[in-house]
Amino acid sequence: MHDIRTIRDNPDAFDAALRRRGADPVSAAILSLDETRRARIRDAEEAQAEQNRASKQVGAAKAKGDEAEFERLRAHVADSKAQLAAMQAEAADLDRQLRDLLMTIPNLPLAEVPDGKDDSDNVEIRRWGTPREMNFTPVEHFELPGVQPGMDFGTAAKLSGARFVVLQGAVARIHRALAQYMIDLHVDRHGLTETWAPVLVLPEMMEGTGQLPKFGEDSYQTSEGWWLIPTAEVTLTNTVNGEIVDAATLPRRMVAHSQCFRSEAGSAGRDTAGMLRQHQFEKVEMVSITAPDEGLAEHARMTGCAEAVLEGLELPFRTVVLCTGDMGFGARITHDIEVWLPGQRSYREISSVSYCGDFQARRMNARFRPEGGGKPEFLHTLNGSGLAVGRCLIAVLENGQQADGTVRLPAALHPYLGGKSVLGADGALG
RNA sequence: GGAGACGUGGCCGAGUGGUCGAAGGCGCUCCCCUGCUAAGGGAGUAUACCAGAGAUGGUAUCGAGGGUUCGAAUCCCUUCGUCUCCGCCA
Repeated sequence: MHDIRTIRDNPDAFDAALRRRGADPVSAAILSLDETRRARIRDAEEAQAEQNRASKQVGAAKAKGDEAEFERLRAHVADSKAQLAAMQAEAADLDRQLRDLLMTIPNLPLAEVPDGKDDSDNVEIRRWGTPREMNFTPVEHFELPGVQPGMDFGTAAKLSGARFVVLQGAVARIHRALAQYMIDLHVDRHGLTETWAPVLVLPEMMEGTGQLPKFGEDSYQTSEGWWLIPTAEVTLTNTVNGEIVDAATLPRRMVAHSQCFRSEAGSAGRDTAGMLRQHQFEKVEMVSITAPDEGLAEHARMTGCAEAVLEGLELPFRTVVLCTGDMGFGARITHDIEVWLPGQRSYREISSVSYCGDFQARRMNARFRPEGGGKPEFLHTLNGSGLAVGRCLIAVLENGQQADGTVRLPAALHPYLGGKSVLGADGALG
């Protein structure tokens, strides 16, 4: 959410920044609403102040035992009650309207974010590793002979419908090993705090990180009102919701391995084969809560943490800066990491690392007390996948495939696989 | 799920209808005193919004929401959370 004051101070710059994202200008509507809102608040508060003064006089008369005066004043104040209530209701309604409007406006891109319309305008900033030469035609993960026994879309469809998968045997174990490897890497080498949190959250938490109110159709809500998190960003970031944290505890770096749930509304027909795009998947998610001046450096660090996962797994990748038109709602700048998928002969997104500035913190009312006291300030928040586990499984399987149908597994995973290093064509680890 | 108790400022803890944003203590900040890492004295110490250049003033907030009342931290209702006992359970 944006600070109404920055919009007041420089509405043109605000609209110009929105235009870069392809969004319509809104400052005129906001300022007009803000103006009437403030006028009505002023009216209501003045009326309330008058009412409070009058009430004290009533109390004073009562204390003096002047019953006639007491009764006269009491009746007088009682008369103006309804009018006061109406003024207050109007002010509250305008206040709510402004907040509702502000809650639907996306974050503004940083100056260094490239302008663009869609993912074709993203800018590559780094490339690591070289796709392996294969003297055969690589296949997609679900076509591998060793994978087919352990990746069962038919049974999943029976259980749950389309876009689900059942994993069994070696494939299930590799999937689990990947998550373990990632968590250990982030905890032991990167110093993040391992965290386990609910996957069901209250609607306010989804508002805090920006999934609501605009993108409710992308997630699932239970009949009891809870939302299923589309990413652990929601829970990790909202740990500071409503808090004033001690500056000495910053930066707070967290990592969680969680189930994620996405309705994939609007993705009909996209990536329907294999387990690239599922309604339920696992992700290892990183979140950092920082002071304002640490945010950008933390963004670089977090991107490095995500890249380290792929380097450790010997998977070629490239890192891009998303252009203004491809960025998510809450981001000021986003790095996407795309892993090489030989079966698709293309780089596909496996991580997205975003710096949100104080955008989410304002929605959450999450602040910190500066060192040495002073007024609380809004925190800055960052989130990044580290990484999407299912997609990483795909990448490991496709990049390790060999002519005989077996899959060589990266050394980093061996300790998590009982020392085994190959997925055989028969679906067994060897 | 049933019964009961409780929810006050950074913390502890008073306060059961009026001048209470809220005693007192602790903690913290500043000043004074003090020749030694102590003690003492004084002042200050919530958040948001509105108005104002500022000083400052106004409004709201005693888990949350609603109600009664001229007036509520104090009364009523609802709700959330915590604790205790019982039941159930991965």
